[in-house]
Amino acid sequence: MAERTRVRVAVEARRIGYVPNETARRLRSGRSGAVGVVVPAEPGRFDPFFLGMLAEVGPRLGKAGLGLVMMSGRPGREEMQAYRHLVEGHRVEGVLIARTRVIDPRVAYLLERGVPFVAHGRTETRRAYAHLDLDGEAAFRLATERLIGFGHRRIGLISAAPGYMFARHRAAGWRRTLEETGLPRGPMLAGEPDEENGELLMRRLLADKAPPTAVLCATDRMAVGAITAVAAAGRKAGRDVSLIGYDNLPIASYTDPPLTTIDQPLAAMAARLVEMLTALISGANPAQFAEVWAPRLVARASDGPVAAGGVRGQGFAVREAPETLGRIA
Amino acid sequence: MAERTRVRVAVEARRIGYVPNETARRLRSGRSGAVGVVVPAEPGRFDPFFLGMLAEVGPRLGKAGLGLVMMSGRPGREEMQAYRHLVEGHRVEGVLIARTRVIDPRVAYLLERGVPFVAHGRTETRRAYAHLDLDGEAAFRLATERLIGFGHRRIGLISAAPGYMFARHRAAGWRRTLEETGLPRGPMLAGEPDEENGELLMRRLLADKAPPTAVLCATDRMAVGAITAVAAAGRKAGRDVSLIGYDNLPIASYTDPPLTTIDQPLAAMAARLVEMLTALISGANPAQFAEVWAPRLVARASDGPVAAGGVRGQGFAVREAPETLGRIA
DNA sequence: CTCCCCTTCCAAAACGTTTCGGATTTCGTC
DNA sequence: GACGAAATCCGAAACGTTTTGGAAGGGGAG
Repeated sequence: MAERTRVRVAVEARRIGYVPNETARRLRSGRSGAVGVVVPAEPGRFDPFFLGMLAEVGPRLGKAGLGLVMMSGRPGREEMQAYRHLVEGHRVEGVLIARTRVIDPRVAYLLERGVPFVAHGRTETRRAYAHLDLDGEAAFRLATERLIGFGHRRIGLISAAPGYMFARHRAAGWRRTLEETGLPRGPMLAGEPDEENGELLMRRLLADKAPPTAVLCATDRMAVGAITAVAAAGRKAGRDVSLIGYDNLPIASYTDPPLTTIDQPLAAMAARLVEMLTALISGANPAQFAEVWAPRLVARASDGPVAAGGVRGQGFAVREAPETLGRIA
Repeated sequence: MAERTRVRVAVEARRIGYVPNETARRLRSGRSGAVGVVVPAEPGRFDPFFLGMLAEVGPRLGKAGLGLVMMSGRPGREEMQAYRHLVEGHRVEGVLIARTRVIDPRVAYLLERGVPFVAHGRTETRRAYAHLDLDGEAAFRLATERLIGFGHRRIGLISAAPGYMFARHRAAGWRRTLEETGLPRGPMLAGEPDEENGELLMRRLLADKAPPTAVLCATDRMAVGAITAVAAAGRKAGRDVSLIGYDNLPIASYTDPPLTTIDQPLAAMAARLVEMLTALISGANPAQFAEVWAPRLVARASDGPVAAGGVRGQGFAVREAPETLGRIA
């Protein structure tokens, strides 16, 4: 087109205040200009990690000219309905999923429909799917090694529900490091990853005859609850019991003591997820996007050397939780 | 239409897997089927309260058949551009705003364009606009009276930036209650409402020759920081210094000590905001939606009677912060 | 049996873009 | 000055709904 005409049109457009109608251009071009996400919970029970991710992803999508359509639904039928609503109604061009599960029906569905999607976290499937994850196993290896280095010999785990892939990876890091070091596997309990369960499960671990001197928590939220439980028992986290979390939520700097944890570089991950998703929407092959990032441990004050007069070197019975562990391992 | 035909069509539609194209129906009906929100911050600096609100609102909009388009932009030019993008591109049928400011250009703009919108929080304008707010003044009256009842006579305030309407209301509740009780106005400092500033400002209050025995914090995030500052000073919140927050974030139950705070009934507020917004989109008059809800104080353990051997009854100089106070009052 | 009214159904227009093909203009060359 | 090719422009079709007006069909009353 001639530059002169282009300018002439642009000027006139601006004069009469013309703004293209997004809906019409979407109809014609066949693109909805939006990306969907289904929050896997009913309203009220929201997860700060998930939300933080959304808060990072949303604006970045905006810059790429894509909206973010948010729905919610409890895992299961409700959740799948939401996805069907989004993709079969052509409401979205791509989908973002997080908190992946070992067997994830969302991945199966999206793969089958051929919808571009990107997962934060991994899942078990033979087919290629775009994903980005922090290496949870390496992370909890790091954490376990650190605790062993502090002299801990009885290291427990507060894990998330075993259906979550992240719970499995993190538990594996803990378990394998103990095995390879020849240390007995400490006690392990699991539950939905929130503060309440963190407190509850820590309470149960502390009630044991020979409680662990250190405990890994699958998420910072659980660690926050665990700190509360330790305080309620009249002890002090970091001094009497070592605690390490995972996520590095903003709150982790403000617990008492500040929480040693695994950093999730939310901003960088969100940026990369958006990059992947836009590429997929433009037709890229999902198989080329499979990233597992190396973890970084943020040392604060919730862990440290075994307390003097502690259980170091003393014999003790290992408390197992085989019913849960079986499903995880 | 004949029932028989209706069924026949429905059956065939289902057989061939027909799903209406949302975009086409939007073009024809002239409605975008979405509501917009602009997060007033760059990515990375997100506010758990704002996000919690979004998490509650999003799914509820979904149930009303409306999507939620999220953008971001720092308050000022960037933010206004985002709003213009949303409304002038017909991307949204309504807008949600939160964290209202005393003079709020968003309200002015939306009012002028005649876009349906609902505000969480109030602002200063002559024109009617739909809003829903918790009564921050009443809330901090409640909190201040409670502290006075505990015997505190020197009550400080850690406030948010005075441009925020909520900061103004909360400060007014504190100030007026003290005035009406005949107590001197305690020290006050203000900053962006996050943990970091809570800690910083509390540190400054504690460094005073005669520090306050109780401090109101404009938000729970600030209170979390304040608790940390108190602990860092070798004292204990609830025993040596009383602290009260505002928001009742999930974390408030898990601080040490658990935080006494003002509850924001997020779920109920979100539900009502969505009701209002859908009504406005259907043509309702904004003037009829002006709600200020009565606050509820949640008593936990971060406040209590003045410590024995404390400052009760002793004379002291009042530490003012007139440069900030002036702008708030 | 015919006429009329009411129900039911169908076809066409419209929403505001993008895309595509043909028409027109421009320019260079002979 | 005329021709051809290329550049530029313009008009029409299409995206998949909703809406609307009129056609077709059915039933009741005269």
